[in-house]
Amino acid sequence: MAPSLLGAILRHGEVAVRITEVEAYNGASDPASHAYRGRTARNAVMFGPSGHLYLYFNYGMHWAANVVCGPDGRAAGALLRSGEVVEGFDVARSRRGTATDRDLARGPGRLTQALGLTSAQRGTYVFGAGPVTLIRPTIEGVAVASGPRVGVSLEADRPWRFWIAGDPYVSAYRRSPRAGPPAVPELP
DNA sequence: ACAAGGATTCACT
DNA sequence: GTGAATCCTTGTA
Repeated sequence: MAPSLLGAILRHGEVAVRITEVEAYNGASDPASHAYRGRTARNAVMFGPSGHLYLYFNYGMHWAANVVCGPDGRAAGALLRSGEVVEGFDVARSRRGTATDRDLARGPGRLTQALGLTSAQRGTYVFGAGPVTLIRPTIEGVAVASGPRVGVSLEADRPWRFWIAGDPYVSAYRRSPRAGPPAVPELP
C-alpha cells in the first residue's frame, strides 16, 4: 500500500499536497509501530478499517499523519513523510512561518502543518467526499526508491521508507542516534 | 503516581 | 553538524 500512495494528491480545504515520501508500519510484526503492543486510546484508529487518518502528536510539538492500510482489526499504516504543495500556497505559507516553498511540506510535521491537520481530523476517511481527500494517480508514472526508516530506534533498517527517486521534495534523511549502526554502512 | 523517551523542526555554527 | 524546545503516551512501581 505505502509505495502506491506516492504521487497521490492529499487535499484539505484550499491546500493540496503531492505525496513524495511515505513510511510503512505494520502493527503486529513491527516493533517500531505504535500498534506493536496492541490497541490503546492513541492508536485505536489504526486498528479500524483502511482509508482513515491516524494522527498523533510527537516531540511535544508536531502532528504526524498516517493513512490506515490494514483491514478492520489488523493495524497497519503509511506515515506521510513529505510532499510538495501544489495548491493553496497563500494558506500554506501563512501556516509555515518563514519556510521556503520547497520546505512547506517537506517533512512529516511540516506536511501536517501546511495542510492544517491536527487532532480535529483524527479518524477522517479520505477516499470519499469529506473535508480531507486523497486521490491516487490514475497512471503509475513514478520511479520508486526505498531505504531505511527515519527516527525509529527499532527495526530502522527495514527498507520500508519509500520515496519518488530524485524528487527535490523528499525530506532529508537523518538516522536516529538510537537506531545503532546501520546494517549497510552509509556512503560518505 | 513517576520517569523516560519519542515515526521532528528550527536556529545557529 | 549540533543542540534546544516541549508535552504526550506508555511502561513500571
